[in-house]
Amino acid sequence: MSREIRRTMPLLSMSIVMQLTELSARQIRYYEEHHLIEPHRTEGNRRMFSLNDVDTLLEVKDYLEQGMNMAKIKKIFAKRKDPVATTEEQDLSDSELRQIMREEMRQAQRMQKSSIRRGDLSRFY
Amino acid sequence: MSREIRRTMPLLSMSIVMQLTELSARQIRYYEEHHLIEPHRTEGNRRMFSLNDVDTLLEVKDYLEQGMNMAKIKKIFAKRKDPVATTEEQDLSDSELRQIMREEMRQAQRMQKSSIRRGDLSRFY
DNA sequence: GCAACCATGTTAGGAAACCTTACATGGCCG
DNA sequence: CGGCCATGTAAGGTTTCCTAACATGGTTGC
Repeated sequence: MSREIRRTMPLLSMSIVMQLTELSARQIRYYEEHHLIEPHRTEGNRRMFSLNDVDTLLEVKDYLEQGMNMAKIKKIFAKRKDPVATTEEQDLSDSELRQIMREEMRQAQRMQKSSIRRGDLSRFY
Repeated sequence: MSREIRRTMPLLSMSIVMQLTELSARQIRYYEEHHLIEPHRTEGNRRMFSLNDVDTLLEVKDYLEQGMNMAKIKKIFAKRKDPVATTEEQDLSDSELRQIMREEMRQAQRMQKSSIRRGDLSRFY
């Protein structure tokens, strides 16, 4: 039991995640459809997100803003999960890999400053 | 901007707080009525709680389980907020103060282990 | 240049979660 | 015993979220 709230705990409702990520509900559901996140469900079938889900969504948002498409983003996550098992279709080109590494550097930099995207939280105080 | 989610950020819905604290909605609203917490409201008038609110609720729950009544609990919080400004009615007896100090020791002990009450979170994994 | 697809917007209809208000109730204390 | 305190419960209404379906602007491939 860690001192902080577990990052995998499904605590957050749709509306809060929309605010935290500045994504639309449509976008969030679409990314779920593509299995980039898999939020829990309440008994009444409502999505409940964890802090990890929020992180993932912010990362997806970044990749898309950089011009990647869903297929590529999926490959990235697949590769991260299991760097060895690569089928031909899953494989990434050299330039793709370079792009990903560049993005992961930025991601890491961001994580040093905050678990949530910089500058986006003033509306909560 | 701290590394962790701000403890004052209103992130949590009623149902989640009910699970985290094992209090009923009625109880939570009653404690709010007595100004022990003051959750934010969405545009649609729904309560949104912070992690601090959850901590406070757990503390209130403890005090009540120890047999204190709301009046005494209110005094405790008032005193903590401003230890100097005490009117006669606000004042606490010696035995009350001893009871509070005992409870605050327990509280501190608990905080060392977890920000949420020990043993209550297995249902989230 | 057009067809097709991708990511997202929008709308509709329904269900779940939450709101306030009001009344009920069991336990405790003077 | 009477009354109050903390909580339960019910009713009726509103907000938030759900899925499903169709619409659309921007790219991409031919």
